[in-house]
Amino acid sequence: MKSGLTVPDGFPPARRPTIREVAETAGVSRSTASRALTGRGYVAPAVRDRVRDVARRLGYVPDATARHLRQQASQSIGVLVSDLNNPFYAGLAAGISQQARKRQYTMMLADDGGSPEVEAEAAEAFVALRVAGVIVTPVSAQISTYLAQHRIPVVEVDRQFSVGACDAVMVDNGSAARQVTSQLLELGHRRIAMVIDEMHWTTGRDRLAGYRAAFSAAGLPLDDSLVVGAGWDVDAARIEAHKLLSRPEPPTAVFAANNVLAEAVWRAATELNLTIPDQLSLVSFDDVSWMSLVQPGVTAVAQDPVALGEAAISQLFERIQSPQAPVRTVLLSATVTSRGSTAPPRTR
Amino acid sequence: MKSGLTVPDGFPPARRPTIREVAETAGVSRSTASRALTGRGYVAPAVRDRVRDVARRLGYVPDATARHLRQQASQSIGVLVSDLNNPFYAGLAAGISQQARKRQYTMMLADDGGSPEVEAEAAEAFVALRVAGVIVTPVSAQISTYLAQHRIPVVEVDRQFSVGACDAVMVDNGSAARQVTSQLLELGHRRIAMVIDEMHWTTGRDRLAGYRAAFSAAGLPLDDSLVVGAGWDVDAARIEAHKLLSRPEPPTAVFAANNVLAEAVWRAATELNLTIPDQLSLVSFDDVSWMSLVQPGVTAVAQDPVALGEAAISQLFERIQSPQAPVRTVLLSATVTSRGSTAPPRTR
DNA sequence: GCTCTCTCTGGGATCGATCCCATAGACCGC
DNA sequence: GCGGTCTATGGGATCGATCCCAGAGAGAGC
Repeated sequence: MKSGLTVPDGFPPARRPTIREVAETAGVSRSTASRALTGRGYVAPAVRDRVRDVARRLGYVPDATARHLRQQASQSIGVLVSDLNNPFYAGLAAGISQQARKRQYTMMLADDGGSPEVEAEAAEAFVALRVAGVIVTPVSAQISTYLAQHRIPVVEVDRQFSVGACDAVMVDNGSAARQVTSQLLELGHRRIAMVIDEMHWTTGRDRLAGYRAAFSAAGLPLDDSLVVGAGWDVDAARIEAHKLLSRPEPPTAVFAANNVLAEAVWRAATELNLTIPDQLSLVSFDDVSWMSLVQPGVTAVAQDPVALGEAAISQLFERIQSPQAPVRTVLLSATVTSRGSTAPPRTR
Repeated sequence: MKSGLTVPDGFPPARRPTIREVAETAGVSRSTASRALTGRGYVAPAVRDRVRDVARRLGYVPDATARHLRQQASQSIGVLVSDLNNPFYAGLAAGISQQARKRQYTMMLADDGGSPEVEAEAAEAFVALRVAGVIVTPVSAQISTYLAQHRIPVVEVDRQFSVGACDAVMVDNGSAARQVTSQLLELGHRRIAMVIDEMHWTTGRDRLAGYRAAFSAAGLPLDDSLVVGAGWDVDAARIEAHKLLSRPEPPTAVFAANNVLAEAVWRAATELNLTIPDQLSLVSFDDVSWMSLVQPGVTAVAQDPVALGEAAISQLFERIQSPQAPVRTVLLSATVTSRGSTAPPRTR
């Protein structure tokens, strides 16, 4: 570890050295060699040093596979996200990866592209590999059930399918959505559109509920035609947004339910030569780097994906340690970062 | 696989079923069960179906660990990148992940944050796990040597440290850099700064060489003070860029050697209220999504990270199949995407 | 001197799947 | 009827590391 990468003195050996070879070279039994290397059980200090020295000289690296098989306990976790090209999921993976490394765990990462079939395949692979636990941004309820049935701890992140059945870590979608919507209402907007990918998962459902709650708290009516389902694809969403903004009675503000949709709305507004915020106010759920690069900056609900990933993995390790503890849902709060994309409405 | 996730009928069993239990339940020996499930060797069709049926009913998932140990051949690859939060590396990982899945391989992913120590740790973990191969964006020459010594196939992506010693997949940094620099020269720019992270790795070295080559091809002198090493951190780079653009004799154009540096320059220009492209032209190596979102768009060398990842993994599998084949360096070409950030220089 | 404890080591079983090899039975040809 | 081929199955060894357990030797206490 600390000594960096040590390699055998001579030429690379034809076969990888095993603990048996280390033991024979050091003149001890495999058992003693194992004790010397792992530090578990009695070994005379001199013997221990000799064995470790031989191991280093031979470039011995213990076979994690064999160890895992014997100990029936793996040192790796499975992580399944929807789209690595989306900075949100990439940040999640980054946070998880870093914490996993600190705990000496390795991370098996898969990207299901939002497909339940791929999700199922990945779940089966995780079971086959006997991972210690799984962190997933689920696209179906099946995966957590399946993994639970195989006694593999699961944490659902970002959205929750198995409420009450497994741990989850999410941001407080409802109150954050309500908060940004209220800000738009306070600025005087009444025709506020919500562009959303789906409305049945906790993310979509809660964000939508927050948006609705803001209206009813203000005692204002809500025009349901302003809630636009735009799917997951940027281009398709851009076309939907284009249609929305070209309506005879267009919205004066748009609340995009995630960063991809915000990008789509931004592009549509550019195509239509709408100036933001004069002709259109825009807010986004999920703050990603381009939002502070464009002019004006985009007001956004900042969820910290790295922190989310870190929370998920610490929840996972708690679950691994105490499998019987009550199921827990962790809610992280999200803060609104106000930038130039929001202003009082003007008649076009 | 195709049937989705099947779970045992009754309650989840106390222990995970092994092939021995499948065999006993089906009334055959482990050998026969193994043959029935893997499809290798003789099995009577009726027996095969019965065994498979039992396996499905019990929710049997073979232990990849045990199989790997016995077969001495793993079905997973290691991937090591520098920074998952950087869309370039995230795209790389996405491309690799997808292709790995298609070939029924799993991906162990680690993020070394640019640190050689973490890189070394990850390499050791990959050796311990006996992965079938490794794809790495190296930060030192050690890792490929080390893995090679342990007879693990390696492909270096994006940059190359072990020239001639292991396979590599890169974009043609030199000619792409030369091409964009020439475009700036043709527009009339003479004071073109290059903002770069480092100059010793193939990426930095070749991009710098391309920039230099464009000047000498045009027979124009180059002011070395315009080559600015700005490191890896966005904020530090932003400060460097700020200094550069505030010089008494500032550049009329900046060539940023990667997307992070382009972001830094963009932010610095915004801070200084420089209008792009009127007061400053900007080009970037590596095209990421924000560059087409800002106004004006940023002219950039588009390298396709997903394609790069795919090329890397197909090279890796070729290497796994024929370990003795001559070492190969694959160069992908990169294309310049011209946007509004480049224009002829004007005196400020 | 004898028992008891403590340190230290090695033998052998074990984890789960695979695979080589032996063998049994069926069937064929001569 | 006998050797030979082909189908089909089970037994046992194997991969590499760990760990339980037996036991040797040393030292202490009486």
